[in-house]
Amino acid sequence: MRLIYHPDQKDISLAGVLYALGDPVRLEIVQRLARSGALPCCALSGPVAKSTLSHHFKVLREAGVLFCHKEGTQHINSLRREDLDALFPGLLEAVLNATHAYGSKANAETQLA
Amino acid sequence: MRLIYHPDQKDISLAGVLYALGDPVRLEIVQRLARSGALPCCALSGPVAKSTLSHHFKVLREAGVLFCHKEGTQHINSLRREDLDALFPGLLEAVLNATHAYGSKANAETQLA
DNA sequence: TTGGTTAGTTCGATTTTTTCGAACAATTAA
DNA sequence: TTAATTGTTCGAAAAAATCGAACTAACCAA
Repeated sequence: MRLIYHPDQKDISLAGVLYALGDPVRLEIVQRLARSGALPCCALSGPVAKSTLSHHFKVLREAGVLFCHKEGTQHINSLRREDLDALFPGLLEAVLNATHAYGSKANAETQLA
Repeated sequence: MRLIYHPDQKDISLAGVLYALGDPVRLEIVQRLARSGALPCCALSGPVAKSTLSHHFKVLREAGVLFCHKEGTQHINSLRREDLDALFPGLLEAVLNATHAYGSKANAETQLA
């Protein structure tokens, strides 16, 4: 992969962001990123194959939810908080509060390690 | 269809709600319901087939986003605001504010009439 | 340089989901 | 009854998700 695509803020759509968040694995990725600030893909493992996890990060990135840059052999991901807050005020906060409150009863089959 | 399934509040998941909202047609249905209070499916028409629209309402209903009851030949739909606000405070508000602010540049191909 | 390790993407096949139009069912009204 | 309206269900076609295997890129160590 030569260059990593990120949409401009103006090209981020609400439906696209909600779609990206509307998957248990991707939602957990976002929750983790919110807590950790930044993470490489390899910090997560779980019930999904490596290629599927890579796909999930791509969906989140192309929807404008996260930013990704290379650092050595890793791809470091972080939330695009400022862009998301500017476009959809309160959305990310509501999602993260909810995931935090209900994270403990998340479906075990979607749990990432 | 004999009885119309609606999940209990406790069975509504954040990922499920976000998934349901993460489609342009369904997002617009929710936006309309928020403005109108209640609507039958037939109040909407657009680029999607009747059966597809029916499917979208089913997805929203089974995710816990809307409530549906029969009235004569129509199915009247309304948002489950109280349940959603109780489970995910601020989420619906953020989504509706965002859709309102950016509705004017929604993709024309997803526009419902 | 060579070889090995780690991190992640791409590819092809399989499975799942979405979409459509046609047919069907339920209710109302003439 | 017949027709009209509203919406669901069905089967097929199109689109998207998932997986494992193969691949690329960067790094490290001998």
